[in-house]
Amino acid sequence: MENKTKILVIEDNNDIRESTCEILELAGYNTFQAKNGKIGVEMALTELPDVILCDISMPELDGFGVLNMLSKQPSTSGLPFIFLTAKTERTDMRRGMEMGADDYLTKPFNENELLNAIDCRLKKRDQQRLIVNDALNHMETLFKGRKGLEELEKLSKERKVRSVKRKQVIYYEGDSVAGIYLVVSGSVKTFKMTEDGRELLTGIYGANEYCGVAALLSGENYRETAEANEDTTLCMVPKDMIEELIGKYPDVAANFIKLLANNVLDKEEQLMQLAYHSVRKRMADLLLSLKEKCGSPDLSILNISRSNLAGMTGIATETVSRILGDFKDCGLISRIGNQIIILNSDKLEKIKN
Amino acid sequence: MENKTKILVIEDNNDIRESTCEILELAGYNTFQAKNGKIGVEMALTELPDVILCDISMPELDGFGVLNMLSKQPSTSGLPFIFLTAKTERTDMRRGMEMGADDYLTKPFNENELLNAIDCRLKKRDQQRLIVNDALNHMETLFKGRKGLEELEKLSKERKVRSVKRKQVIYYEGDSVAGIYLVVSGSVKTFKMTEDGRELLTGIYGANEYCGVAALLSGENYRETAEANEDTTLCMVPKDMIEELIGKYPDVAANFIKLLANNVLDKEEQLMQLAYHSVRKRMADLLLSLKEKCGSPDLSILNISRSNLAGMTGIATETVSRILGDFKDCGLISRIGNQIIILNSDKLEKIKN
DNA sequence: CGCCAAGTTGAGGCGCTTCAAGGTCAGTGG
DNA sequence: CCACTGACCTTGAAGCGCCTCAACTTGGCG
Repeated sequence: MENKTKILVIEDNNDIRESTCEILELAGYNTFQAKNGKIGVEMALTELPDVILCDISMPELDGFGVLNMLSKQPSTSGLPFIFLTAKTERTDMRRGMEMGADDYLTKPFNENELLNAIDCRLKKRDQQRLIVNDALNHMETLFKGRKGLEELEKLSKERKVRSVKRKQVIYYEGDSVAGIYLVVSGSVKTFKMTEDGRELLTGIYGANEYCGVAALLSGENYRETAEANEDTTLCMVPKDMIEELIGKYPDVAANFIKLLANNVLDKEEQLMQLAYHSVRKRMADLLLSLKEKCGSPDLSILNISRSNLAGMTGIATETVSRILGDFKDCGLISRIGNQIIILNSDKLEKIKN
Repeated sequence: MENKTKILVIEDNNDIRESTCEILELAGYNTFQAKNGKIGVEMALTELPDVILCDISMPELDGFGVLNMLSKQPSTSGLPFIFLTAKTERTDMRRGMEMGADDYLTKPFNENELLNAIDCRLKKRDQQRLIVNDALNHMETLFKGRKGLEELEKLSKERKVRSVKRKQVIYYEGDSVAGIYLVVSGSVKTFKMTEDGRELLTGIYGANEYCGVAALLSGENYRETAEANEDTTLCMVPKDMIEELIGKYPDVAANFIKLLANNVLDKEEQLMQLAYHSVRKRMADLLLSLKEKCGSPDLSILNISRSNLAGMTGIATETVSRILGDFKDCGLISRIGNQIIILNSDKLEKIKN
């Protein structure tokens, strides 16, 4: 009975709300009713339903407001959210979806439409949970075999999962550090900015990588900005937990030490390249290391913007273009659209300075 | 009786050896005799005397050979070493001193000369021991209050102290890591080399700083070369000990973590500067951070070579010269010999890019 | 003094950035 | 459907910051 799927219906019209709930109860769901936005938000926070259905035009707090408030709370930000509305206008629909709603039902809807939409959302959520679990499993590499560690389970339960859209900022330079972010899907870039607005990428983090580690462990505030490279889901591991784990388990600490030490060595290598290698050589090395990192061994296709390439190497974007053009002429790479395919790694490696 | 000062006399001439020892015994020292170089080395290693007197011209192994072999052993490398010889030629004297001998007595010597020389060496050694102890005390910052930790005492007893001359290499890029080096006095620079021989300084370590930390903790081989900037004494902390301490004490691990994390952030800052700041600005920032690091707050005199400045910023030495000239013309710094005096920190900070 | 290493100064030129203009592609609206 | 817009990439031309090479000066040291 407790683990029946819970659905919260927020709707000011009594008839619609009650009839909707009736359908859902008959279908085997456990329903909660809220007759305005304010109550809806409260119930969402206390009940943590599995799906939320919400009208747009309501007194007190409208649907957009509800979505906005729930997005801000970590515990509710990941919940499947479906708008219900009479307005068929596309602008509203757009606005709703852009704010992070998952679906949109226009009243009047029939029973099937409703149940299908809910079923679809639940499936998606389960799928995402699988991915998150997968990511959490990967965390055990860092926390070395502490499977089922209570802290991790707590994390998993608390669902400190956050989705961010492309270009959205995760944290700004100067912000205080709340924890490290595990990238569940998508990718994140971190960069520093000069006064005149040019940016140097300090890292790109793909699935199952952590960002913000050095800042957290240094005890300082962030000295870089993190931004989603594409639509991305993140899982936040709070600072307290990391510190507790490090204090408790020396081997966890040892993992972090190794991670950081290697990081230092890498940065030093980069420093030397920046100082003394020509732009051509830096570009070649970057392509190779990107291939190493995220490409399949034989066919290596890189999908990365020119400005990111520029930011990683400290080169002007125009120069990146020119050099890639050069490389293409030499038969080292080829391009499909904006993707780069590395054809001849050996020659790339041997590019003179 | 056991803690009488021990003196080893290595000398092939029986008369001289015995008479010398007699004088020393009368003066209250405990003496050991070796009638050739080979025996001398063995006795030095087993007895670990407080001072060694050694003839130069001997059968089997001459005095230079003895000094050379003892210098290679960590346990004996720091022992006060006095040459005894009939040869008054200066070339021999030079050669002996260059190899690291501490003094030189020409036969025949009288009682006073001998006792004074020994007394002087013992005093110097005690002085150095004080400095080393001071340095070891500083290590407790890293090992957070573990005063008198048995490992540290072991270290102190084993006297893994090594003196290196200016320009001498401490370890090469690619060497496997034996431990970290605590700089007791003098200074050490670490750098990476490009194929064409240009070097980028990755660090300068003064008294009471550690070098080689990141390499040790990463578990890899050195990726940089360390060289003495001037005549320097080092204390080596073996890898095993560090690992043991990290494994045993979480707070020690936490110290290393913080050290490394800050290191990463610093390198990232440097990367941004290299990528986007003009040479003038990089130079200005470097001067300021050097002042911060090792200068007194008000009067700040920096004593550093042009080529080191060049290596730290990735600039050509000629350009360093020109820029310092510029700064001088602008009244930002002044120069006495090769020393640099910072006159106007505020203006230096505000140098445009 | 005479040597060598380190620092300075000058002239020339290359490698890269910058500015500017045009091209391409996906998304959007009429 | 096509034109429009904006983000991104490409290409060209111009300029200059910094490196390189080479000659000279300075300073430390036997």
